[in-house]
Amino acid sequence: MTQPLRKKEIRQENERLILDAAEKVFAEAGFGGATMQLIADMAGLPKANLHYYFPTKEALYRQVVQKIFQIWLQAADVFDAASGPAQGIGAYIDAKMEISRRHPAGSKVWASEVMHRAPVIQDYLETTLVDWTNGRMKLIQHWIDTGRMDPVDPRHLLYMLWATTQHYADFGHQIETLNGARELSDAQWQAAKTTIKRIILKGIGVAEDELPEL
Amino acid sequence: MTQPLRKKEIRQENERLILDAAEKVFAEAGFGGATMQLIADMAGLPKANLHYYFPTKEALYRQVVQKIFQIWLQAADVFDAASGPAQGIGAYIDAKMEISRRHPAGSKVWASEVMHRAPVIQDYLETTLVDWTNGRMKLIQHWIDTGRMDPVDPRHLLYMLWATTQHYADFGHQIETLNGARELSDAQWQAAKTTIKRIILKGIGVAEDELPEL
DNA sequence: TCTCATCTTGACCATACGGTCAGGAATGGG
DNA sequence: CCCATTCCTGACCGTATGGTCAAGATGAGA
Repeated sequence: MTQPLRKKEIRQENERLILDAAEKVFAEAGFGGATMQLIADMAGLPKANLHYYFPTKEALYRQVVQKIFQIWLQAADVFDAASGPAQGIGAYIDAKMEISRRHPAGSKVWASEVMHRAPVIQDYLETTLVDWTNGRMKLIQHWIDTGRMDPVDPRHLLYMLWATTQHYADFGHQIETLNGARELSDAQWQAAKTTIKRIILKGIGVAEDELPEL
Repeated sequence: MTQPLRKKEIRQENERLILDAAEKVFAEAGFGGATMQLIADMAGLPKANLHYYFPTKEALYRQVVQKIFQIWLQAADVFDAASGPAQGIGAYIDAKMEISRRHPAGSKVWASEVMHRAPVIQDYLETTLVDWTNGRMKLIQHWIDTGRMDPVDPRHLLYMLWATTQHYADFGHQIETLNGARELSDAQWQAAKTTIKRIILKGIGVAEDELPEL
């Protein structure tokens, strides 16, 4: 089928296969419901091979969660690069919606991990996430202090952004069921983004003339 | 310890004990991670006794999910009884936030069930939830048509309400971590509700003088 | 008190799962 | 070509889990 691979490429390729399969299986079955056999089948490798690359189920799971956390943090960049609340929050919503669309399994694994009291990434929550959140809260507070948006509680605004965007990944199955068992179309994703941005940006009182085109 | 119970009361009491324990364990460990032994221990009953009242783990899980679904639907009443978007959506947010606060475990079990493609309650999604959603969408559309709020997509507004309110239950652990490992106080819950209502009600353009006191 | 239905539970079973290992195959550097 | 390193995998093991069962305890009704 494919041409032979070099040793280093083999490792890279197999780890990718396994991580991708694991992400899907952990998302669909949860950590407890997932089995190494299922992940192996989905990756197209024998089970023993998984244990060659990842010593334990938990180690594999840990890697999956960390990978998602990185993607998740990366969406913050657009937030900081912005010149004001309209651009910053608008772009952040777009970025997080895109992640929900492209990495729904990852988002579910993250949600599941947090719901189960974060047994694996609690330290990340306490350090990286706390720092990230504090930084963003300060930025929002600055926008408020300079009169560019209403004085809303920055913390709860952030939670609202997370909740609303991640909902489209974590509850994707419910959304598809309510959509007649069909995936959202491009237009429907666009409508979702537009509606969310319109409501939140107007809701926090950004000036009309600052609104980006929706 | 307690006075002897009548036979019928015994059944009622034990089923309640088991369901309460199961809700917590399923929420914290997921369906696959939960064990009948753990539920039995938390309920203070021998494992075999669980199988006397609930034939299988899945049957027990099903009852837990159905119980939550009922509570969840019940919050819709305040929606319908309202005279307009400000009252209706405001009261709905309050009701759903109260559920997130009082039944966080239930909310997590629901979220987990949906994330795993609703193996147990798919029929409810397709019937009851579809009907409920369509009804509420019509009501919102009516408010739009009569000029009482902005023309936003009712479907995505509903998703936004679900996402934002349930986030405080499903991601409660993350929120507590970001709150210095402490539960939200009464005042903080109040701030959350107020912030959410203020942003969404303003965001959908309800008239200032229609806003309920926050 | 006697009898029946309900409730209780320790002991047990079959299965499935995470993980191990030994031995073989493939690759690469010299 | 040699051999050291990496990769591969079928067979196997111990344990934990969902579920069963038979025998006994407890309450209800007559």
